[in-house]
Amino acid sequence: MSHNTAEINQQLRKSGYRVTPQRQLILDAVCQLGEHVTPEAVYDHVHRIAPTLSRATVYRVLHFLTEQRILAMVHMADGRLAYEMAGPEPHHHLVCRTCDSLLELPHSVLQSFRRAMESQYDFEIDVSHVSFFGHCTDCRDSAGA
Amino acid sequence: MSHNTAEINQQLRKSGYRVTPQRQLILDAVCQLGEHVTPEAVYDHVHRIAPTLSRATVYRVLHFLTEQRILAMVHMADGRLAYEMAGPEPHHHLVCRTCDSLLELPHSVLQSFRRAMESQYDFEIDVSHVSFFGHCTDCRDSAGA
DNA sequence: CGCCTTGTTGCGATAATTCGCAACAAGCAA
DNA sequence: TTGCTTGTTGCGAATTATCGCAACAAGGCG
Repeated sequence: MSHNTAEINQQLRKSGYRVTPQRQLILDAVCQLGEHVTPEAVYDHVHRIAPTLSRATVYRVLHFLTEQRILAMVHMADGRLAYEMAGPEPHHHLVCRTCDSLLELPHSVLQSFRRAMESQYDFEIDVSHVSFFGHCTDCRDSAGA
Repeated sequence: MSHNTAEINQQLRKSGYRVTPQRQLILDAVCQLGEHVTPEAVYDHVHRIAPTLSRATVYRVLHFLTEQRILAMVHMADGRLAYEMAGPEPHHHLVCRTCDSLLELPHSVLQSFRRAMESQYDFEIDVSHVSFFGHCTDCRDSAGA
């Protein structure tokens, strides 16, 4: 797996949380399954390895790892949530409401906007992941609107 | 209620959709209940008036009215969806992940960003509503992070 | 006004997500 | 290593959200 397990475990313990096999399993699963991984996909994956691991735990751990900034939450077009590893260099999505496609956006395009929010509103935008909804080239053309 | 019923009905019929009492009831409910109204709140409200109106219809109509740009979808801090009237002048939210508070953002601050996305990616961001997640002044201070 | 066409709704079944609480186990300390 | 302390998990129930299909009704037409 491509994430630094030891470092993450360290970080969790230092914050007073525990490193459990469930958490490691779920983290590995997200890491392996790639981008915008759904809770159900994670469950299918880990359940094969640890049959007693429950759905509730999957949801709880995904939520937990997101709070710890280890995972990032992704809003899909249908309103459901997915997750992915929160890398040091975040990326963002342009989500097409018509064809559900995801267009990746480099982090740089958000930096100035983020700084503006920080100075004007003293609000720190969590840039681990941001989604914008709208319509892509193809769907704008064919929509005829 | 503060929305122009006649105009909205007109718009729907012109697009080939029907104006049903359920849709009017649900629209009125969102309008009355204010900002970031949850589907459950809408259901509770309309179900008292029309006991046979089902949950499925509430969800379907909220989704439908959002597609028609009559309502706007709002992402809450916990990942759930809420709705509100989509006014002619949209506003956006800074959502605090710690205290769940919503800070309103005037539309103007997004305009330049939107234009940039349009020219660089040919992607039209739906600006009826955008949410940014992060941490507000108070929670950043007290977090001690 | 009453008849069609077909978009919508209701209902019950399913799927997706969260909750409550007792049993469990990670990690610290002796 | 053994024993606590208390964060976590599992399970089953409760909620929340979606689906499939037959019955229904909005609105155009004669």
